[in-house]
Amino acid sequence: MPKQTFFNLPEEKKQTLIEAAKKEFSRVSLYKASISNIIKTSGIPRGSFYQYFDNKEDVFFFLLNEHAKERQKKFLFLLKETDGDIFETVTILYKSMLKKSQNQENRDFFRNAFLNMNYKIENIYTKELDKSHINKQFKKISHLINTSKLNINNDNELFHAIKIIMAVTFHNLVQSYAKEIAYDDAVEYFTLEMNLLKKGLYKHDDL
Amino acid sequence: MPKQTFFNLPEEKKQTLIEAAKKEFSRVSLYKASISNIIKTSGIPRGSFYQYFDNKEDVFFFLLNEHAKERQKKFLFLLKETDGDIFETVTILYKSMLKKSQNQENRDFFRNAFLNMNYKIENIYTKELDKSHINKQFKKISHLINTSKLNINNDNELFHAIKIIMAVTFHNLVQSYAKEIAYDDAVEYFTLEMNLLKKGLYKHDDL
DNA sequence: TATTATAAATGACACAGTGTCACAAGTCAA
DNA sequence: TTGACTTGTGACACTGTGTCATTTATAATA
Repeated sequence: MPKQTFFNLPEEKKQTLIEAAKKEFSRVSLYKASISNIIKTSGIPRGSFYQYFDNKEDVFFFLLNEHAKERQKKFLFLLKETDGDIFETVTILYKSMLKKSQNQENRDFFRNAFLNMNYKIENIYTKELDKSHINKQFKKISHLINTSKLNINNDNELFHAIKIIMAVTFHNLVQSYAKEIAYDDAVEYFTLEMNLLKKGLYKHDDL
Repeated sequence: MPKQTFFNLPEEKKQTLIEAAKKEFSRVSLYKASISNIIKTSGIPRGSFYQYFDNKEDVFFFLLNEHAKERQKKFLFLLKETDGDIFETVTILYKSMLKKSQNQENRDFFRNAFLNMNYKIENIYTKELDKSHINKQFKKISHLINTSKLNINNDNELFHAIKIIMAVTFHNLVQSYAKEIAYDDAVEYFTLEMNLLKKGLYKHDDL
């Protein structure tokens, strides 16, 4: 978190700093972003920067958190709005996020935020399912899959089903590393989620 | 990719370098890892390092790719082994990944690899669903959700259902940023996947 | 208003790490 | 043995970080 001194700053100076930081994080990933650039474009002395923030992560996650807070508020609002329809809520949020990125700077900012490690690693683990590699690799996998048990009508659905399964698997893996979850618990959660995927989240008379 | 000179190296020297790199990337994330440390522990001169690799990312992704290749091979093998049962395949893989991390260095390596940006960002967007915050926030959300349409038996299942939906949403978001997918396409894919989630991936007479 | 205490601003500096380059050392074919 | 090519090496210039002693501003108090 930024220090109190930052929040005490006159609005204008605060805004200048935020703008400069946004610009830098839109230019490159957190990884490559430099404080030197931020203070150069904002014209704020080095020492002052450290009066306000611990380091560049501090600024970055401050900016990101602002977005997250907004989103969270919207999430709760939409849940009420849609009578608790989580699928509709998530869909609206997803679209609004995509819309927001029609603005180039927003787009670059989120892109850099998401892509860093995230994309690179995920890509290595799932690149076989990547649309742009749809070629032999996906076919290699999809031909091996026994679809007789699956509630799937065509190759396209199969493709997305695999994407879902991989996404949930990956997500569980990350969580287990992140939170030092015990092996047995991790397996239990994972199994439960796979079963939910199998049976579906909607009651069948509602489809 | 490492340069040819690296692959030409005598096995022993190559191994020394790999070990030193693994050690460094297990100690800290890619972000904080330093080439200086790698060359210090491996006793290889700075200039030589740059004869073999472009930079630290080059070493890191080389190591990570080795794991990914292995996993990919196992994936295909297991698909055959289980008569194309993707759920069983993924479950076995997931467990083997967890098992592998019982070794401390592996654990630290993957942990650092996964957690960097990935966890931090994902955590911001999903922290309301985080077990450790299961408190008011999750309750706030889950009480808002209309479960009458959902094929869900208790709060625990609801929790995991939400986790799944968020994971798939997040995954789509990342992909859309990563691959510059057109808005309409992104929405189409997303909708398809949400529908798959609703109806379930298994035929119902098979449950 | 003068005095003093407290908070904020500033930029020079020490330090750590990166990537390059000129030169040294090896290898190997003719 | 020579020459052509490949690989090894570490000093060096450069970029960026975080700190700290000092200056400046602010505000409370006598």
